[in-house]
Amino acid sequence: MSLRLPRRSSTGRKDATRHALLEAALNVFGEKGYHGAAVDDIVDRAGRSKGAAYFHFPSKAAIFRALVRELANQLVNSIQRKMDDVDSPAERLDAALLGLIDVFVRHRSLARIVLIEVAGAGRAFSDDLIFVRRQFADLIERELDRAVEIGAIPPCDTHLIATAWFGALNEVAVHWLHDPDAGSLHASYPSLRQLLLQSVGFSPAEVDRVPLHA
Amino acid sequence: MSLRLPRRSSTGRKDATRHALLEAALNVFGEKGYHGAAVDDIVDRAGRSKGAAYFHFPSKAAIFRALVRELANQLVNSIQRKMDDVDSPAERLDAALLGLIDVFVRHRSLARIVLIEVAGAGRAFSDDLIFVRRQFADLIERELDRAVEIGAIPPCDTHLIATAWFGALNEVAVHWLHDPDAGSLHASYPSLRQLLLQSVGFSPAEVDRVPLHA
DNA sequence: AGAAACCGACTGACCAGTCGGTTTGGTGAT
DNA sequence: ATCACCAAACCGACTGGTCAGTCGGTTTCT
Repeated sequence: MSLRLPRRSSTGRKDATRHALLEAALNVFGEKGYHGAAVDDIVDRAGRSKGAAYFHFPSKAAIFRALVRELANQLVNSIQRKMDDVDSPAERLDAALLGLIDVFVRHRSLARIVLIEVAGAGRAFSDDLIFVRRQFADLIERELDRAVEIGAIPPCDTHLIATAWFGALNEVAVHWLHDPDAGSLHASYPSLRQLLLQSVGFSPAEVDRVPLHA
Repeated sequence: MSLRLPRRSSTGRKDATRHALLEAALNVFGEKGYHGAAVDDIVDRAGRSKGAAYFHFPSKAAIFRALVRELANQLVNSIQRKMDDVDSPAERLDAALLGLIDVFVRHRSLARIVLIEVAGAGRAFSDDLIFVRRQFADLIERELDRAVEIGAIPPCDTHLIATAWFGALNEVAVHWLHDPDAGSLHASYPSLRQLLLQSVGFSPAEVDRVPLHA
């Protein structure tokens, strides 16, 4: 149902509890937001006790932080794997974009947390906010650099562009999160893809190629 | 110092207090975030009393909402005015972009509230979130539609693109808000401009034109 | 036995919102 | 010009509810 949060050893009671807590946190934070969620909510949903929560994590903030970091790593790895299945820069960027959209659609709570809650939880979390966003942006930046290197696109400020790309996807996703009926995320993909690829000067031939996965 | 929040009549004691409260709210919410700010903080900063605050607004949420709406309207009007000074679509979009960047740089609290806090304040505010973002996106969308109409750019999904554009700017601004020393917002503008204009297929001649205001 | 893991009632701090009381400014009667 | 009066505007101590974090005690594993 939800992304596999890492379960360190397969049998330990300790890890099972930690995992249950994080999974509950994912849902509760996703539904009620960081401030709207009480530690008791998470604990109840996990079928554990407050004592257990504070045995594993020093604070509510630490639960949130751990969750965000693990979600981000998990997500980035999964996207990276999808990118490595193909070779041309345009296809790899495609894979990243589609992969992100896929995961968001399937795991709405995750999307809410990664895209909205981290930003809104407060300044105390701004390092985490930047950490997450950079993870994604770096993924894109590396690909753009590669595309520049092999001459698929002209040289440009790939760092800024990667940031802007993520922002564009983020904004579209935020609107979709607010009103899922307004239009599926997947439906926006072709326009978004065209917009982004064109923005860095991919050749029209590459841009026009119909994506395989749609 | 701060944007002029509307002061309805020039002399009324009532309006002066309302204005003082909103101005204080702008700073306090901008610094501590919605949840981190106590009504007492706002009241203290405004040099007023809690009674006055609850005489003017029914709740803390209402203060926030009123502030967000007024900031958004103020901002959109100011941008619109700047756009109307020029004529060609590319220039008008330029003016919008630069205007937004200008205001954000000058009024960091405003930027934090409009770009981050509204999103993070919780689901209760998601209507306000969408309201604000749509205001900006509509501004851009109208211009894009105009550009399509006169044949400056090919037909495209202007609604989606406007959303994506705002997201791109938003993301760059969020990083800048987190670490202002990392690079000024104005410095990012040329790359961003090029990226966005190119993304919708403006002719290279239009894209390459060096902006007047830089 | 001893330690690691877990339980859940309790506490203390915080804070949105209330309310009885006070000040201020306007209006009109004298 | 003075005063009486009223309502709008304002004050700030207080209340009630919420919730993060604690801690003495229990269970489970080795």
